[in-house]
Formats: sequence, C-alpha cells, structure tokens
Amino acid sequence: MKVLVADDDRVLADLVAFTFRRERFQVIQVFDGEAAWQRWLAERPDLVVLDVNLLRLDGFTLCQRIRQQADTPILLLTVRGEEDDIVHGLQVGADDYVVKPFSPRQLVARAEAVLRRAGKVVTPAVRQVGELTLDPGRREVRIGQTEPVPLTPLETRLLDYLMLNAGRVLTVEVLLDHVWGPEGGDRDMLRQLVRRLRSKIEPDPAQPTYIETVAGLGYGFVASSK
Amino acid sequence: MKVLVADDDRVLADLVAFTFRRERFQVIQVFDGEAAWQRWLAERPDLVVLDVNLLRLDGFTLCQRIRQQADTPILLLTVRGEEDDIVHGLQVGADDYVVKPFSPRQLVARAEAVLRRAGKVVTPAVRQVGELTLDPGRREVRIGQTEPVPLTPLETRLLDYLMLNAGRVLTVEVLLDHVWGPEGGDRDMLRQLVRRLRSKIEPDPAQPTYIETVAGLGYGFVASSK
DNA sequence: CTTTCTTGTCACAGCTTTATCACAGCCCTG
DNA sequence: CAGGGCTGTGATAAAGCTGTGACAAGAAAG
Repeated sequence: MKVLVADDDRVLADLVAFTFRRERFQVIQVFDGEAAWQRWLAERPDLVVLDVNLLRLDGFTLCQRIRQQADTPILLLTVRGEEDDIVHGLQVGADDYVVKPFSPRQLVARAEAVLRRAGKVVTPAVRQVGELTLDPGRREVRIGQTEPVPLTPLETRLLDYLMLNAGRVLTVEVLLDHVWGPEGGDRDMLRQLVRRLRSKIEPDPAQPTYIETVAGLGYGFVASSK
Repeated sequence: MKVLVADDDRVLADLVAFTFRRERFQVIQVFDGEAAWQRWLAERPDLVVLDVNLLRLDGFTLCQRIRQQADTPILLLTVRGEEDDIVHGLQVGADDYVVKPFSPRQLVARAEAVLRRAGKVVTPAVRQVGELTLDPGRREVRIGQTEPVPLTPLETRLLDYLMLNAGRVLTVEVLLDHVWGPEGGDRDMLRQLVRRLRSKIEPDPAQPTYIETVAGLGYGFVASSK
C-alpha cells in the first residue's frame, strides 16, 4: 500500500512518514506541491496525505488536479481554526481532513477509513493467529516465544494468506493465484512450497498442526490451538 | 544525551522514541514500571519520560524512587482531564508534564526546557543508537569511545536514515529513494554503499552487527537493546 | 597539473530460493 | 485387485540475490 506524503514541514512530514511506515505502508515523501504532482503521476499511490500550505503548488490546486485524473483517496492536513480550508478542501475533492496537531493514531485511523471507503484492503503490521506471529516486513515467523524463523518471499506470502484466512480451507487454485499471480504456478510448486513452509514451522512436518491438508481441495491454517 | 521512555502503550512509546531519536537523543525504551526502574539504575539516563499508568510499578512510585536517589529530570505523560494526576505527579517529584494527546514538537520542547532548567547542555547535533554516534554535520561516526571515523556524504545519508529507523527493515526501494532521490540509484550502487559503510563501522564486515541484511527485502539498523 | 577521494560500473563466486522431475504411499472407484 | 488421481518426499537443476574485489570517471584538494 503506497502513500504519498506531501508537507513542506520536514519534521512533521518525517513523523507522518514514520507513522505510516509503522503500519507497513510504503511511503513516498515530498516537500512541495510540484514534486507531489510529479510523484503522483509517476507512482500512482493508493493514498495521498497533503498539507494545504504547500510551496510551488498549493494543496487545493493539487487536489483538483489529482481528482481530474483519478479518485485516489486524499487526506488533508489543516491547521486548527481554519475551517474555511476544510470546506474548500472537501469541495475540491479531498476525502477527509485531519486537524493539526493530530495524534498519529488518529491519522492512521482516518487514512484506513478513507482507504476502506475506497474499497482497498488495509494490511496490518503483524499477523497473529494462535501462537504464530508473522512479521511480513521482516519475513519471519515466531512460534510462541521462540527465536524468529526466517522465511523466503514465497513462504511469507503463502503463510500470510493462510493466516489471513485462518480456519478456512483455500483451494489450490486460489492459493496459486495469490502466491504466484494469474498464470503463475502449478500444483507441484505449491506442493513444494507447503512442504518447505511446514519444515520450518511444524514441530513434526509429517503430522502438521498448523497447516492442514484437505484432500482434493487445498490447504488451510488451523484456527484453534492456544 | 540519554532518555528513558517508559510507556506500556507500544505505539505511543515507539512514537515518543522516534521523536527523541529524531532530535539525536539516545533512547532507552521500556514498557512497564519495574523495567523502567531497573534500566534507570543501570543506565542513569539524563531524562526520564514516563506514563503515569504503568504496569507492575506505577509512575508515581517510580518517580519517588528515582527522586530518592538522584535529581534526574522527569517528564510525566498524563491523560487530559486527570488534573489530580498532574498535581500528584509534581508532588512526588516530577519536573513537568505533557498532556496526551501531545504534538511531538511540544514534547521535545518541554523536555529541552526541563533539561536546561537542570543545567544540562541540550542536544548536540548527533544521532545516537546503541554505541554508535553519528554526527551528520561533521560527517563522522564514533563507535563507543574510539576515534571518529570520517564518512562520505552518501554514507552519512544512508547511516543517518538507517539509524533514524533503527530496528525496522527498510526496503531497497525506500533506501534508494532516500539516499539518491527518485530516478536515482540502482541496486548495485546501494550494495556498494552498504559495503563501504560496513567496512568503516563494522568490526568484521563479513559478520555485520549494526547493519543487518534481510534477503529479498533490504537493510536495517539493529536496535541493540542490551 | 597531479594526486586523492568519492562514486558508479562490472564481473565473479557462493549461497539461497525456486522450479522441475521421479517415485512411493494412500484412497477411492470399478 | 488394478488403476487413476492426489499427496508427501527427495534429489537436482536453474535462476536470482548478496558480498567482494577491481577499475574508471569525475570531483575535490593540493
């Protein structure tokens, strides 16, 4: 999930960037309106967070320009007391606003709300099911209190998706699609991937306790266990 | 300049830590009162920032204990509306308080004011994480008490950014963006830069202890919380 | 005008990750 | 009981990534 952060106050911009990165967003940071416009064109981020007071190209104009091209969610940063800014901002196409000074939590909450309204899936920082904790940003799992086990990119994607849908059985087709993309892999590859993943996280890979096999269907992450 | 941050809300604690780190403080982070007390004894920080609601040992008691041993400046984090907390906190020895939600800038301002009142010299323009001290202005690092090692501009930018985000893994894309800017560098250049930086700061570049590699992802600065 | 420093480019070795193949065991059906 | 379809297993090949060393262009310093 890419977010473009535009603010000419570098301290604040860094803080906003930090906050989003903490939530596993990919952050693109710019410090003036013109740069924001260029990067928006080049990167097409999932979300734009911008200060109304921007150098070289002000927030409202930028807002309008983006709106003319796409419906990328836009979150405005405004100063308390400038209610006119908010109204004007919403008129030119912003989706929501946050008044400075704001708490990072509030910012993220607003951002996620806006993204959800736009129909996007917001991915959490770490995924936890039962005693397994997956950290996709570091590509590692922790089983209970043990040392983290490093995972490969494909293993991470598979486990992430299985844990996201814990308790449900996912068909081979769905898994292939999600891990390798359309036209991606075949059954053999998935079989090997599951095997390698099990060898890393299952105490006894021959008697799996986390990743169950449902013959003729696919695989599922066992929800119970505590 | 060492600051001990104690807050059981990890998100908030991370944020406070980030803010201080940004101002080149060395941050020690703990999540409950007992840990705070232990680390205070061990580290003797220049400043303590603590939430009044701490597990295992509450903020007020902690405040008193510290006061009995030294006059380390203490900054309290309180919730709006709990005026009694503030009064009580100041009675048991806190030097100042900040009401949540607060802006990071405000927090740092209060912290520096308190430090000044205590007669300490505030914030040299260096960034400190673990035993590494980076002085971006002079473009040199110091490892522990050794002689400073000179860095090149690119090395400085990379290390500065890695240390700012200590403990997190930054992807190759993010690093490329931050060091060279958009349209800037490629993987080879980053690889070389990391190599050169390691050869300067790592005791054994083949077994890095500061800059970790996460295969397929990127690099991170190890947050040594020993 | 040299010399030194910084940065970018390239090729290579070693390792990790991924893909491919062959085979054995199991379960169902006929 | 035989055969086909799955699944797990092991071995091996191919592709990709990382660390390393060497070298050259360009800038900065003397």
